[in-house]
Amino acid sequence: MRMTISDIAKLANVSKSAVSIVLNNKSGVSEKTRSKVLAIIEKYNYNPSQIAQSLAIRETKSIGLIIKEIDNPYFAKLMRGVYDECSNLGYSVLLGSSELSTEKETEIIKTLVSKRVDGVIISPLQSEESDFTYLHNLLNDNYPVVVLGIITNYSTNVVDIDHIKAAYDAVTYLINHGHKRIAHFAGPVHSGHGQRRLEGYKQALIDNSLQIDKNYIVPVEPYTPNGYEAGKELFSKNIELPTAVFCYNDLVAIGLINALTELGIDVPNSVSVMGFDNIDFGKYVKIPLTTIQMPAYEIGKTAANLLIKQINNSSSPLVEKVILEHKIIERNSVSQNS
Amino acid sequence: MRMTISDIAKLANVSKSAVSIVLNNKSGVSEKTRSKVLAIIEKYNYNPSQIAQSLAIRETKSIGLIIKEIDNPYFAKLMRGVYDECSNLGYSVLLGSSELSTEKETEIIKTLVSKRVDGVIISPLQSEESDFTYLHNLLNDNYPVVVLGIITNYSTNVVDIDHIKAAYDAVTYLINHGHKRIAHFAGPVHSGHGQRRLEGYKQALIDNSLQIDKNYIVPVEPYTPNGYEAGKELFSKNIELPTAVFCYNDLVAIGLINALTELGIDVPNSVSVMGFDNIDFGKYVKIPLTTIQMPAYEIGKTAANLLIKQINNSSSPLVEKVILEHKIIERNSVSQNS
DNA sequence: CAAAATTACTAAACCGATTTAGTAAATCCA
DNA sequence: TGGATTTACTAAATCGGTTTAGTAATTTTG
Repeated sequence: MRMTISDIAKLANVSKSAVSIVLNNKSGVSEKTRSKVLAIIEKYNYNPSQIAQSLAIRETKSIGLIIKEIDNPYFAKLMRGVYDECSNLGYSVLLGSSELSTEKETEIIKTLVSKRVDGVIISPLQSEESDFTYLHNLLNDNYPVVVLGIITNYSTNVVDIDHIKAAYDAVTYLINHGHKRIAHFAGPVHSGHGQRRLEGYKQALIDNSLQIDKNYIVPVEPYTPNGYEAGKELFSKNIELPTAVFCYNDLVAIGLINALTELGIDVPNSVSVMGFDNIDFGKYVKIPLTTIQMPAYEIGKTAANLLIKQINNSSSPLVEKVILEHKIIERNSVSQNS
Repeated sequence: MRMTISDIAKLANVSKSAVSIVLNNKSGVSEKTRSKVLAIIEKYNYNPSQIAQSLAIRETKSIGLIIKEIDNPYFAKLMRGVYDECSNLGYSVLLGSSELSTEKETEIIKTLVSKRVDGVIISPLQSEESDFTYLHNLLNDNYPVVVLGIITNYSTNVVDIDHIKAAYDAVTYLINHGHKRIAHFAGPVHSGHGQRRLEGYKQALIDNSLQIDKNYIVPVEPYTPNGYEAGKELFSKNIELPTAVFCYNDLVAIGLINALTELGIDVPNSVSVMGFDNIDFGKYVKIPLTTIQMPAYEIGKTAANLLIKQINNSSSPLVEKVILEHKIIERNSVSQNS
């Protein structure tokens, strides 16, 4: 069986307390005993149980990360950000993926809490079913949480960009390129980001005295095939067609471009397409994407940093809201409208 | 403070044992007490500590997953496979990313073991520095492990494809398309997969009586920019140029295609390019990629399933090697050579 | 040099669960 | 009816660490 602290203590002819002291590099033993114990530890390759430790010190040095989808370039980057930061600061990350199910989301949190993670970072679902009871409970328990998005009525730590402003900027960019009929392939209902981006889209139109046309707002699941389908459908309609489309994300934009190309519609000269996220692949796609950069890696990194700061500072539970900068990445999918 | 089993016991006027029995749905208490206890648990939203549980039952219901890079479409898919399966079977996953550093790899394993995961899935680095001591130790401790690749001299569970055969098939496919001068943008040294694919490449040439030309074998880090650089360099050389390139992975292939396009070389008509992995994006790229499909999701899923099977069956530590099928995905980056 | 302070060490309690062994009461059965 | 089982329950030990309180020995200090 695996070595325990008692085994080591016996072998070194000291008490468990002494071994614990050298393990934690505290003072209270002579150099002589310290090295004696260290030698035994080395010799038997003793690796203390973090489980037992955690039970005693009530800390697991693990955090929970709940995203919506693991294989999604945006979340992958974000994950890497939190992983890197956690790694640097000595924390492990327990992975959770809600896969757009509110029940799963709640269940994951329950599991993470039962595993006593020291805190959680969550990219929350925000549909009608979301009652955020779990958040309420976490906050009630004074649990360190950072939310990757804004949930109205809850005072939590936040790391995000200003989606409204970002969408506003994207649409303004299109308007500045002479576009007047601008459609929006909007995010799904369960997405808080989607709602905010839609808001920014509308505001930009209003501020430029452009009509908001319901036909031009089409909600789309945030994947390439859905962008493709929606593109095929919209651009086959017998209505006055848009000259530009602002997409919920790059994945959708790529699907849309594919659809347009198949329909023989030139991108960007007949229709301009704007994405969102700036995933790595946007560069390499048929028509390199003009898009808004979401600093996914930084969001992850910042969130982890903030969370761990809160963990180590649980006395002062002040709430921080970090809004990171977005920017427009100009490539080839948008052109001047004549 | 958070409720403990003792608190619940006191509140329900029973012993801790009784509470434990109802928590674990065992027999030994009357229906009356069971529902009494259940009511208290419900009322106080009691969530038992898996940490304490784990210490007692010596099981954490967590596994460790060690990959090389989190944001890498191949690993992201794979991760999702292991996550899904673990989720279904009631296990959590602790994430580890070695980022191509042997030291990090070893350190991660140490952390995972100290957290007492029930088993680990690893996509191992295989450079000269790798001495696999950690693997040796894990195996010695009779620790359930599944390796995503083949490490010679170690008898471990394996889930992988036959890389030699896959590369052989890819190159044969190029040969069948009339290509005789076929280059290989080979994987990095730290990659076992890379070594095997190179082997398959060579074998295919040999079996078809084609020369192996050292100039045609260029080792490349497995990212798009590296494929691009290597492409620029090779195709600017004053040598007899290849008519086809078999790339270590899709990322490299995409970079290469970009380089070729920039050099004014037509893909696939002047130079054919073959990738490896079949990442989702291969479809949407300028020249849709012809490639070999790595069943990343299935590899992950299978690995998790196998690992958990071994965990629950630790008595019979028989070793399983699962080799999954690959296949050629034909798109537009390869054409007949005239 | 004696009292005070420090150092080196340990026994025992504790963290929050499970499990074993044991007891009293209820039920079975012949 | 009365001994054997079964049922319902609990006290105490245990998992593998940390921490507190205490003791004996050594060092400091005025």
